[in-house]
Amino acid sequence: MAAHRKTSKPAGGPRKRRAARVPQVPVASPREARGAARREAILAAALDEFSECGYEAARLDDVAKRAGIAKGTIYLYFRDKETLFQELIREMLTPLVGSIEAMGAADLPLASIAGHIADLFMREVYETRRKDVIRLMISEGRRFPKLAEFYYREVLAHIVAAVRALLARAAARGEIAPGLVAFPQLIAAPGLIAIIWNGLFEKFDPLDVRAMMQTHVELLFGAGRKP
Amino acid sequence: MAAHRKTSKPAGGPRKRRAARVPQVPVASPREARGAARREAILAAALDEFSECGYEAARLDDVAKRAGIAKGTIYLYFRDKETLFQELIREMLTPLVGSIEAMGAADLPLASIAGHIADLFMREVYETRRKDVIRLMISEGRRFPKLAEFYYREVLAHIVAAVRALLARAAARGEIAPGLVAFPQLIAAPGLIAIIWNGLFEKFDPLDVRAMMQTHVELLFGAGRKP
Amino acid sequence: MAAHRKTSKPAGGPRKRRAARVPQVPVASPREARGAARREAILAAALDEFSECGYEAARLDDVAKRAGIAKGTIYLYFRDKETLFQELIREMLTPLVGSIEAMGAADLPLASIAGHIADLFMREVYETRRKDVIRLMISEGRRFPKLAEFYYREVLAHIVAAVRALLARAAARGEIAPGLVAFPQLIAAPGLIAIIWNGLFEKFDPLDVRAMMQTHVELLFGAGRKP
Amino acid sequence: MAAHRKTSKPAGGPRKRRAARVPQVPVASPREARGAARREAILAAALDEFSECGYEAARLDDVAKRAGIAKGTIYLYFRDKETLFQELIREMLTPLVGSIEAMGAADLPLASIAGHIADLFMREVYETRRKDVIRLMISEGRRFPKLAEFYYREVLAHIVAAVRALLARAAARGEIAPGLVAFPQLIAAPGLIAIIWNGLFEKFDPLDVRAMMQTHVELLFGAGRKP
DNA sequence: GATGAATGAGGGTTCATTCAT
DNA sequence: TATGAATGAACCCTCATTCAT
Repeated sequence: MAAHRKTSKPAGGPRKRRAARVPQVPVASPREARGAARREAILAAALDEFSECGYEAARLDDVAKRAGIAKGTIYLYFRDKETLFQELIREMLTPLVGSIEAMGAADLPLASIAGHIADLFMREVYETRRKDVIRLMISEGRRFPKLAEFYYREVLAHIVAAVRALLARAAARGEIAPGLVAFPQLIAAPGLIAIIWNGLFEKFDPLDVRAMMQTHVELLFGAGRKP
Repeated sequence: MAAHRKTSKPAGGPRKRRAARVPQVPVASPREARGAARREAILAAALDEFSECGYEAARLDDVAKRAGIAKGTIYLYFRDKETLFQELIREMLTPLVGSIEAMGAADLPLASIAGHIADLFMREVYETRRKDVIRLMISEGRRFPKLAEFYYREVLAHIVAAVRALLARAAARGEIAPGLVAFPQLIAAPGLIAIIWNGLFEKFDPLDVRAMMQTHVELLFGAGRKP
Repeated sequence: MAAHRKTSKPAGGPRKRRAARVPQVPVASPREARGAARREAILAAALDEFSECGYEAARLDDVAKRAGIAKGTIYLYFRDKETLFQELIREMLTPLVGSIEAMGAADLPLASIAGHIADLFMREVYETRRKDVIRLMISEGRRFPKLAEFYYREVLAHIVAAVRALLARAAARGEIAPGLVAFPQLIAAPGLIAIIWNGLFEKFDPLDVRAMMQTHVELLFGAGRKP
Repeated sequence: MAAHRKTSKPAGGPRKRRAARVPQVPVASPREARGAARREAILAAALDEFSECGYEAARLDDVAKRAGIAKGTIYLYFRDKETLFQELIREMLTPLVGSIEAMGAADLPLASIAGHIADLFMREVYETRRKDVIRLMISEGRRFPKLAEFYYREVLAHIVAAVRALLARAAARGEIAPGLVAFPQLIAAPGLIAIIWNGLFEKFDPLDVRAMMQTHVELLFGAGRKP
């Protein structure tokens, strides 16, 4: 999202003053802001390029071209190609965890939030560049064990735990089959399949993801079946 | 001239006496058999290498080393790297279709064959190199549109049609939610997720695939619910 | 954006003061000059290598070594080996046309300019690297039909036309045999034979090219005969 | 010529008898005849291939295909690619010398044999595969100094001597300019130019070789000029 | 002798990375 | 800080040559 403004101009603000050494996060000096914008532009360009070509086939030359900078500039912001790739994935997946965990904490009937989860997936992932990041993770993850481990520990483990807590409570209430608690992956599977299917076969046989997610939710609660 | 018969058959003569150990079906000359074995060795080595490194990062030099042959030999059997890759995928996925279609034709209660389908997936895919081929298809398919199209038309379309027919009959009998008929992908999703998950995270958090498939099947029929 | 002007001109301002040492004609930036010099170095090295080995046997690695650069640098200036070869020939033969055409336009007794033509050949071709380029054209032309066509249309056709015009006027004046007009190749033949002969046999039996050209010219006018 | 029957069958003759060890040249054993035929077939195929592609780009695989034999068979008759090339040129150019020397010995008015010489060139060279051999010699000779030396000593030197003798006598008789004696190359130049020109530019601007040779001969004697 | 599968050195080309400007 | 020319290791593919059959 925010990571995707291609040439985000430094937003008018405090330009003249040398920004008396604000140390941490907010409101950086113009210099730092410029650098941050560059960095974002490179990440955005890298996402485009990696998504289109895959990690190995992606050329840093083209990343630079997409970002409107020179090839050497990339190395001012990232140690090397691999670092660029890994930081790209890390930064785009990390913020997702928060919303999931929040949802996991809610102690409501599952039926009342299942739709929200599906909706969250659609809005925050499927209709977003994050979809491409997940695709990259799936495609290239095996060759970056460090990245896979990071992704598991920092992202997936949290999501799994949150979903599992949710499922456990729902099972306790008799809302779902208790077996499901052991496999939160079954909750997420259709979302991933949607990303993969449309990534490969959308041209021949596009998948209506929203409808499929809807069916999936209904399935989880036995809706539509004969009592 | 005479020196140019490409597949010189052994000229009718003494066939039976030699045939003490006819190996397989189509009566191959020792030369042809050798060639076929080489081809298989290369394909096996290629699958190892491609699985480990991905298409782009795979080095034909290493494929040759794995197959115990010289680099140039690969080119006696495959035009180039891409052809090797594509034929590898084609040949390993094509034979799968038959068993699926057979299963789709059966007019039995879904409950009685769902377990078979899960079992078929485990035995014919997950516990097989085909799992790796599917992983490759998922990872690299986007960059081989021809291959993706082949895979869709020759493999997936058949499977989807078979499963959909099965589901339609089951829905007509009230065995499953009718909405499911529109999305056979939901049937297959857990299998793919299993391949992906264990491919990436088995070391940290291995997934018990068989158990998950069992849970998935139960879920489809609402088993354990409706208390 | 701004980082991408490919040929950023120095923005009109103070031009004269800096121009204390304008090097050549078109006001090259030092960077451009460096690039042009590299290009020339590569072309020179390529001519050496191609002349010595022929097109196929020439190794770009050796071209680079001769030019004192890395192999990859060649590809910054030429798309590939073939392009390097063709541009080499094109650029060395094109400027030749002008002087020939000028000569063709002169309306003087042939006897008075024949010597000039022979002299032009010696100074502008035979005692020059152009001799090697012509040798390359002769040796490799058949396998580069595009190049042969270029050479014919852009170089030879002009030369042939110019010489033919010259011969036609001379024949009209009765200075030469009229049959010669149809075959300007007869004028040029000894020059080419000189290049070929000394290219192959100079070590065993060197040919005195200047003397031969002299004899050739005399022959054309029947000097020394008619006793 | 003789070297060019593609699959010269052993000509009916003495097949049954084991050819009681005829030692030298004529009527070899069927085995030897077969071998000789193979050899010729290879040479013919090699001439085709080398002419079309040049020495380096020629592939022995294609030579074998043209000759209708297996690749390995070539190595039964020739040590390696270079030997094949050199023997090809040697064997096709050697027999030419005889006729030239015979002509050089004749003590006739040059005018009466000049036409013969031109004719000999047309029939024995230009309308023959020998034209291609000469073209190969011109194109590739520089990279085979041994071959160039052989060609010079065994072929050219003889021809040059013969022609020079002819010219010397003609000059003594006042038939030609005496300067010509020093440069027999001037006699041969148009023939070579014809080979080169039509090899490169026949498609755009074909040269009427016979007519040019005729003009050349006339030129040598001042025919057609005003006295 | 004849075959053609197998070899492996070699060369063209690409591209991540560096560094002088 | 930014540039992009330069580098050179790496990799795909070819093809002369060998050798078991």
